[in-house]
Amino acid sequence: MIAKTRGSTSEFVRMKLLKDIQDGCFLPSERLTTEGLAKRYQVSRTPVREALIQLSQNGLVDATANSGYELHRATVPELCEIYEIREALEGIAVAKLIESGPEPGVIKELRGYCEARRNAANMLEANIADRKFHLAICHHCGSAMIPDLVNNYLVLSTTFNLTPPLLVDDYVHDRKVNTEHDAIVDAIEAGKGKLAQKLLGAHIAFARRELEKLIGKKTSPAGKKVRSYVTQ
Amino acid sequence: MIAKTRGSTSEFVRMKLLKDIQDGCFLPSERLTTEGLAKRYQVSRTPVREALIQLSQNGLVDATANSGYELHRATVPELCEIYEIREALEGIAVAKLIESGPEPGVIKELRGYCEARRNAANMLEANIADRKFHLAICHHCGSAMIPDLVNNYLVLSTTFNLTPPLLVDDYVHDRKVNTEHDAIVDAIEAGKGKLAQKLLGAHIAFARRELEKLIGKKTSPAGKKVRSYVTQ
DNA sequence: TCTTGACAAACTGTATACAGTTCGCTATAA
DNA sequence: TTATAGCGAACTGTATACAGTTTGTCAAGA
Repeated sequence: MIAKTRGSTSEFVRMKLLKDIQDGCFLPSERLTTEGLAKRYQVSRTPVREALIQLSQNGLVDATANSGYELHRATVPELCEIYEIREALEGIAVAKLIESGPEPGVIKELRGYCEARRNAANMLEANIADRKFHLAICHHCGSAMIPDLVNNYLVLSTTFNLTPPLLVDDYVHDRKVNTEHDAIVDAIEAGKGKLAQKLLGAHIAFARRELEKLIGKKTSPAGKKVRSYVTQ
Repeated sequence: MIAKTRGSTSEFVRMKLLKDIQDGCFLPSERLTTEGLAKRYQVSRTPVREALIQLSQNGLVDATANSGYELHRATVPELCEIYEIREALEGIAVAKLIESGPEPGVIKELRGYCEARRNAANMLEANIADRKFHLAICHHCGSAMIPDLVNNYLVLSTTFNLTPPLLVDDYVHDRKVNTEHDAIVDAIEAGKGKLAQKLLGAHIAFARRELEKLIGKKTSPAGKKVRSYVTQ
């Protein structure tokens, strides 16, 4: 293997794969063969397999016995569930953050992400700032488990390709998001736990309801797998 | 390998390992070598490694690079976090369960677990019934993700050995648990979503507060790892 | 007595070989 | 033209060999 300086090969492959997935090198539902990835990263199949097993444990890769692995494509019902769970987890996080009396640096960091999102040149940049905002709240709340969980959900979400109908009203949605982020930071700074929790909850719930509208249903019926909602 | 009829060897090892861990075949913090487990299950090291990687992804096994694996021992702060997250997730679950209009069979199943817990001959049996009760609510709520998450937290919790001080007031605690379970099922049957959510939340929060009392602190300080609270 | 360094055993991590399965293709028959 | 059986390529899953790392032990020196 080439240029492996840090950590194990298995770890190296997992990181590379994660990065490549987020960079859009693979299409959702694309087949990921151990041999192909081994060649791609110049390693043997063993660490590739281990990386795939880890990612499939996180739901990012779908594994079929004796058949292979493919990049997961998040479905609308799945995304709704993710929003539902995030609403609860990030609610806990923001409450804990305020309870612990956040350092000024944290507020500053959050304001920075708000600013970055406002100044984003495109949706990609906006999304990055958005993710950093939500993750920062989790990272500073004092919980060891919540950041990992939420981060995983955010990565999972990226495997759902935004469809044109959603992008249409992005601009309106966009400004709303920025305002809401600002209000959340204000509440955190003021130490208003309940308010922050309510605002953050509503903020995430809004995104979920937009999605639910899209498929014309009130609750996510989980279990039913839908391969694709959009024609490529 | 011997008597492998269903699934892959890797899956077989994972299941066996999980069962053996729950059956107390290994002590928390006990070293789990790939070679030892390979001999134990009559397989090669490869599937053992894969199983260990999966379990370490779930937090049930601690992995150290180039050093090895050991059975995780849940700490009090960790357990507090788990209760906190379970409170939120199971809250969602019970709300969804009621919203979906649960079938009579579900109520019957839950009552069965209440009864089983009441009639349990010892704490082990009581705990099994308890777990089944909480998991059933998750399994029937229509979510695909929540049951897996909660189940994982329940397994993780078992790696914390109950200490004598906790067991002392088991009897009192025990009857309280039974009563609370009954009340939760009543609320579900009556379709009172908010009430059920409140009762279930309080039920889990009580256990968390008991733990917090034990270490004389209000919030879980996450991050700090404590190896053992009890002398063996 | 305590520290330090070298050695050796034990084990992890990776590569590779091989066995077993899946799946698509093609040829044959209805 | 369509259905089906059989074949073969491609890939997964497992075992094993080997390289690399860690860790404990023991002896030498301060």
